[in-house]
Amino acid sequence: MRHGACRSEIGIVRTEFSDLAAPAIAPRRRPGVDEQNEVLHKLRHSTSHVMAQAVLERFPEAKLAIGPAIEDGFYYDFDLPRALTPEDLQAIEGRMRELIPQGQPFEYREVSEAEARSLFAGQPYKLELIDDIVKLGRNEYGEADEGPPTLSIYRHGSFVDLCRGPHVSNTREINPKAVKLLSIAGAYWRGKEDRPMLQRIYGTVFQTREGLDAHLAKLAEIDRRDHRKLGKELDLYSTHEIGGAGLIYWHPKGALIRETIENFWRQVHRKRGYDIVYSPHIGRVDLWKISGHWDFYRESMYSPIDIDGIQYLLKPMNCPFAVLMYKTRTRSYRDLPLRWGELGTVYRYERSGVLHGMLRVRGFTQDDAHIFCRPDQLMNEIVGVLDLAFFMLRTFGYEQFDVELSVRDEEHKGKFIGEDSVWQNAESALHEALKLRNVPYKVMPGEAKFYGPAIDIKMRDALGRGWQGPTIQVDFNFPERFDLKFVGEDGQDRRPVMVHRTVLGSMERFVGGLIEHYAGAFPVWLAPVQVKVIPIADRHNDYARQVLTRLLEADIRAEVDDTADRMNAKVRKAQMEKVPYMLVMGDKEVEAGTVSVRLRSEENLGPKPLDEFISLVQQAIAEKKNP
RNA sequence: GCCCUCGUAGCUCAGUCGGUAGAGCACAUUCUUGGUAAGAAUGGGGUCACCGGUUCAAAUCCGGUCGAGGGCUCCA
Repeated sequence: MRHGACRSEIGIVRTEFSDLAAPAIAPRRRPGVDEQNEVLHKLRHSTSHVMAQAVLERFPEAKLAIGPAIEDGFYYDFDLPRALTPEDLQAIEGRMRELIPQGQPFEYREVSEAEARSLFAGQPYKLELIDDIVKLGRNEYGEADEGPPTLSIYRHGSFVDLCRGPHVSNTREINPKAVKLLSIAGAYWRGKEDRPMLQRIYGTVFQTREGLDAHLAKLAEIDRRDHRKLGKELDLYSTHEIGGAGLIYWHPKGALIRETIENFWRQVHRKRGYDIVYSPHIGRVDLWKISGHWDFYRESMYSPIDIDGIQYLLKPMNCPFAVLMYKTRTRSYRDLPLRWGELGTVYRYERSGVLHGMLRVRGFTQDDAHIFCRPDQLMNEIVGVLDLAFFMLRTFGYEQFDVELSVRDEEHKGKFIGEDSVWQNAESALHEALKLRNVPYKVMPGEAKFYGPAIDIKMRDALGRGWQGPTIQVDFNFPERFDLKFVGEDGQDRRPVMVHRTVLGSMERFVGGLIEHYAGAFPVWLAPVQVKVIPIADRHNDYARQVLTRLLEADIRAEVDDTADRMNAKVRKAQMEKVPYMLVMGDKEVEAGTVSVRLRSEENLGPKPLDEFISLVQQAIAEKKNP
């Protein structure tokens, strides 16, 4: 008999326990798994058991940890005598295809603690889980469960696992052709760094081969859109070993995209009552001591720089500088709100293993802003930021959002700074703002920052993936620490409220996300090269340059390809550069004074007068649309 | 930071059993002046990431460092 333990379903007590009646329990880090599709969830969970069975056959001494279904698949964690190889993965997958048709029924049974301990005597991780279930009445997430603890096992064939289920009734319900093991990865036992490092096998299964193929096609599409790959191919950015990890070099074309975004950002902010400021990149350590970063954020900050015996820190955040500017004069209630936007470049220490292209870096430019306002203005300010945020994101083609409101936890008030009344005011301001704009949102109790409640917006990209977007944080801490004041109507000093917010997040992460969202085919207004002018033969080069001049005069970003390549090759190159418009010109066009328009979509619009083409492009730019 | 994998020409990659390197693309030159996704020939280009070790001999084996990738943990 072989033993294992699976993660998500262990020993949870329900009175009438059966697979069908079993409540849907989503693993914490990947929510929404089985809410929509319990069938797939059961299938995946069951397949993870079959995988564990195959692993145990290959490594009888394996220690099993947990093996839940997750979004898009499943995994199982093992403690093995040696590192797994891709060959192991193949062999395990092959063995699974043999085990599945054996038609082994899944059998559920509740067991006593003593029986559980003897069944899993050689399985330390399992025993630890039993301990927690029995002694603490907690599941594997450390969450308390209702009712008396119950231990349950699932058996199929030679494999027994400590498990709450649910499972399919028989392995035959799994389609062996729709099973695929995907990758091997390291994972800490229970996700804790001080616990042993286990080997995790990720896999997936669908009801049909077609379902699996569609999923694999999506994975290939994700790969195709990878911003690191496209960033190199499109010559947008680079990183350099000799330059240091996690630092982005923006090449001319990437810089042009960024510049376009930043110009748009400034324009939008000014229209909405923001002023734009700049602040230094370093500041004395004393500043960071007052702000609290020295105590609470030190692990993300770089070592001090000594200047004439005084210690300075590279800034990980822009906010203390905004505060200093606020304090340069006495502020009246009439001056508020002050909205100060800043494209501020910050540097944060990130552990080497988490760095990832443009998405996770050590130096980045936030599209930051700090709003200083009266408590009674807070709601309006939040509404203003929400409107701004959604307007910006929709402009960049994001249409779907998930909004979270992080508030204080009533039971742990001690963790949060500030008066009850101030918190209540702030939290209700955020609720009201979201309601006023009919934004659906999820309340996250206890997830507030220690200095105030926050709204986080995630946007979904073209592939439905979620990206961290705008964040709006109310702050009572800074005004306190820096003793910020404004003079009220009655002449008394009052405490302003501060709002920290970003809309795009950081230029690095946002552009990295945009590359993947658009698969490198940027809408015309963002495309680094908007028009490629393609003369067919050398004798058309002069005409091509005349056309180029006209385009440049019309503020259109254009290039002439006057290389010795054939026209076909020039078209191909422009296609691969994902240039929205190609203008092909030969004898006919020179004669007629026209340009032949080919779109990136491969649509051929045929010859057009140049003026007509220019207004076409200008319109596409103005509307921020694709051709 | 931790586990696993990887680092060969500007890019994408071959390189068997240890015997001091190859292709395609790109680039340069020449020929070709071609109507909507690759015209042809010739040529230049590598301290095989870096440091050290084993060996008569290291791209290849071993150790370390740096960097990258898949994860864990953490975040804009």
